[in-house]
Amino acid sequence: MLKNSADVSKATVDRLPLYFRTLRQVQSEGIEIISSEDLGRRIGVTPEQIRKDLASFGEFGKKGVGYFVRELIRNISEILGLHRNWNVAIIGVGHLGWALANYRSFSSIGFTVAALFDADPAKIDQYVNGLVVSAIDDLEKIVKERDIHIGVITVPAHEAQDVANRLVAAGVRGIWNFAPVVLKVPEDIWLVSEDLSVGLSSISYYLSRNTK
Amino acid sequence: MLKNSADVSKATVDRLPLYFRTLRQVQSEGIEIISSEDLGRRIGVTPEQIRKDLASFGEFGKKGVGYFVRELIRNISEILGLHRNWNVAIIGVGHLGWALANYRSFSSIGFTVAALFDADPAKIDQYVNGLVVSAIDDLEKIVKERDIHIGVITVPAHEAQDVANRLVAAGVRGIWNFAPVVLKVPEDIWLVSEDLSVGLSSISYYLSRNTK
DNA sequence: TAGATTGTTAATCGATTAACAATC
DNA sequence: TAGATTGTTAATCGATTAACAATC
Repeated sequence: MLKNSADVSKATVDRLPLYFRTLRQVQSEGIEIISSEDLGRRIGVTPEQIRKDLASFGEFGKKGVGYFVRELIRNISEILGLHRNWNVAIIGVGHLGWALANYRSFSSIGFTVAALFDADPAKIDQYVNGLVVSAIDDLEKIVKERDIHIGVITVPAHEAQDVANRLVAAGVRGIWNFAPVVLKVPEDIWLVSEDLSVGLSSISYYLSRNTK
Repeated sequence: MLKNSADVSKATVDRLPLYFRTLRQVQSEGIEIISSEDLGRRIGVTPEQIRKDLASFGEFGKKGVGYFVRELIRNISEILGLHRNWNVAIIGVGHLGWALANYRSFSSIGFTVAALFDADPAKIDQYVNGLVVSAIDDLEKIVKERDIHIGVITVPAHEAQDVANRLVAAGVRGIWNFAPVVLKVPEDIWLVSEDLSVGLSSISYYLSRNTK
């Protein structure tokens, strides 16, 4: 039985996918039980951090023993909602959208790319990774038909807010935004923005100072 | 004169690229002066946060007036080290590496993609966005020849650590990692890992709970 | 049993928010 | 000058780390 998640910190939730991925690696090495100490060493996180994060959701370990890898994977998978299927649509089949449409790791954690959209007539009706590109004019219709839960925005910055509005109106509940712009969405829509310029700029910042 | 950066928090540094980008947008709208209040509204950050972040580096505003947009852009650009050129190499010209090689925003903030590497003979000597793909065997030689500062890792997970080791040995000082694996690098190398599964998994987490 | 390791409570650390004096 | 808005200090909030009792 999982605890309620009401008071779980965002930082904790963001570490779970890392635990999940690492545990699958551990499992593939044939390891069946692992301590927070060993898992922490692999990830570069303190064992206390791991124990505290996991304890937010329940008691998954065995005192004096450690965590059963298979069991912990199943539990984290359930916490993250990765045990079920999510249908995602990618809007904007440019370089990045195209790369994401071909991204293998999606399916391995339960995401199905179920629709692709673009405004460019040259791209519409083309196939990408076995899936046809639809006209963005059909967005509302297709999002409903294919029961899309999550929209991935990879259009240019100036089009992103409009696309977000349409996705919300069509019934999408989560948005993963790659356009370099701050989107405004209703309270009940979950928005995650990936800002690639942050990573690169922060490297530049630290290199400029020549010290970690 | 900029303050020393020794005690500036990572959270602050990570917000600077967002301020920078938004200020350029503001500038393109013809606005010359902006208050922390107005800037904060655009970004979705409190005005106090902005003032405190900027104050870590100096006094850039004018009391009772606000911030001169052009001046603030120049200052943030200098803080982030974006006033100079950085040469980056992309290792792994798969879907994602290819998309990044075509990413326009890089050059707009002072990054030059100066080398591409792949292990696949079919890709070597091909041109991507006007740049030839080199054999990964030549990595050390080319990194030195072209004065590469930053390596972008877009190879499969199981090859990433090896690539990181070679980049470090070749003299790269920063690494931007997209492979889903925790890399170990020396203390003096600045490493930023983009973990795409985190964003998507966290959406899944919150949608599963149906509440923000 | 003794050693190991979890889960949890308390202490510390760091980041955000609030308040306000300084000053344009 | 009066109103506006910064920069900074103090208060609050949240997250991490340390310590340790519980227990396998």
